[in-house]
Amino acid sequence: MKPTDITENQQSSNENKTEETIRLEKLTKLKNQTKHPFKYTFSKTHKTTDIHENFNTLETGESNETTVTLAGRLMAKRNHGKAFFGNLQDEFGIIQLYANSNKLGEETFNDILSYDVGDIIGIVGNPFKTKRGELTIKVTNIELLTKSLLPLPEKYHGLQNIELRYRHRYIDLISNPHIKETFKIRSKSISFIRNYLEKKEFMEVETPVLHNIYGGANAKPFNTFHNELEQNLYLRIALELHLKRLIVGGFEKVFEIGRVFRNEGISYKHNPEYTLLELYEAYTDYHDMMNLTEELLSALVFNIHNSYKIVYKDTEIDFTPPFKRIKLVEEIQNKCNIDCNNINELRNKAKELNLNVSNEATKGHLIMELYDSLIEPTLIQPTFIIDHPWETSPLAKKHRENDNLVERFELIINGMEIANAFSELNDPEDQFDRFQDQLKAKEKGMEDSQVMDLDYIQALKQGLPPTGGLGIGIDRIVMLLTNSHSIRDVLLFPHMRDKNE
RNA sequence: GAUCCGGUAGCUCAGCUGGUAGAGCAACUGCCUUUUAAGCCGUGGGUCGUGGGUUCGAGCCCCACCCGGAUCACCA
Repeated sequence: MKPTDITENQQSSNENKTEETIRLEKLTKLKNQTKHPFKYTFSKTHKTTDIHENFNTLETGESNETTVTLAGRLMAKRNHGKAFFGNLQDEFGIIQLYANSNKLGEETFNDILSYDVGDIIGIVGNPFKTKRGELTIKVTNIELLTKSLLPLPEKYHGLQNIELRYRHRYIDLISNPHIKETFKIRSKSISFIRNYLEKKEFMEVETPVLHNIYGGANAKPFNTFHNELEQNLYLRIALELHLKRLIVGGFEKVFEIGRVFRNEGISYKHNPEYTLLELYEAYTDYHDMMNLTEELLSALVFNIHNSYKIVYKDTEIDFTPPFKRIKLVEEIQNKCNIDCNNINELRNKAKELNLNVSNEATKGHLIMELYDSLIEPTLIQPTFIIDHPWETSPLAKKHRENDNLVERFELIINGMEIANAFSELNDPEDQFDRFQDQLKAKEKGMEDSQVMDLDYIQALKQGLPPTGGLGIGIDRIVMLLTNSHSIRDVLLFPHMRDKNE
């Protein structure tokens, strides 16, 4: 479209003109005046926060002669005839701007008046404090860096509509700058974890996202297809099996922080794609993993909050190590007063609680059902729940003292599973049998059962040293650290159902 | 998947027992040289989520559907 097309109807009337149309007309005018409305660079000397830090000591009415340049988004305009006040927002904060016609000259002053809330501008000026004591930049020069064509949400309430906040996160970030804090904490947490593990000589690796065979967890995968190879592929549901292949290969400490994809329900704690930390360390077992988890998470919490205690939903959660450790089966026995070796007692208890259990459910499945409904939701403070039934843990090694159990733990906080770890099963024959059991379960309709991975079996035959493995849900940890009550609040772009607009 | 709540101007929200669709902010005219949710005068702006139905008449009542939220279920 030629710019003139837009200006043709330019009249003083605003009938039926949307705000976008009005701004487009301004844009065209600028282009016609060869005032380029989309600049290439701007060099700034200060952030808004620098101004507050460096010049806050000014007396009311006092000026400082230092010339400063800043850039950001114009968030509010207050015109007073020949004077102008505005708010400039950058990534870090807000600073007030002041300009007057005398000092700036009429042309530049009129330029300022023509700017819209939302425009990106660069300014030159010097700091002073107004009569009312607000630190402000007296503008000596100003230029438009990017014209914004769409209005922003209401200045006082910001964008409140949850759906719009998720669908248009960029508006949310502009309009509700405090939510940036959540994502800064997320970034800082991941960075902390990475540094922490590197200090312990873990090596960060990257393994494939596209899998021929999905594995490492009980979950439904997303399917995709490689056109050239004419091959069905899956998006990974876990990092596990490839990382353990690397331990076979001789790396002794590896980790990956990666996105995994699970084709399942969405809830306040489930998003179809989420970020998982998995690490594996040769010559260790799940006890070592428990110590590592405790140490890592408490250090992380302390790093972010300068305390081991955080508040989540009005409840104080205390990450001071050591965390509580509870044996899963013992806990069920105590709580239900039943014999966990007796499948009938388990089944009756499950029925009594109206849990829908299939006829194929084993003792292990029943125990886990009871655990999920009776125990997990009650664990608010960080708690290791340990030694799971073997049937529901096909990649974990049998417990050294009890054949019915595996050496596994989950870390539960606020009723959410945060971490999952085990002494990795490294007996290829046992692993093969477990995969067979999974296949049988799948045939019986347990959709999420794992599939046979013969290459992984081959890797185990080559020899996997005794290894401890750990997975931590990054999103859920960030939920706790930021007091976010939905996983969508810690994802910049949470998955939303398609909406025809 | 079930139940409940919500979807009205760009944004935040009112809208009673069914009777011509409202406010604030934002926008547009004008005034205003230290305001700050600036102020004052005036103006424009609506497919009331979508589609049916009931009714003389529907934002409001009924049905179906779409999107979101909460709770529950699912996620062995």
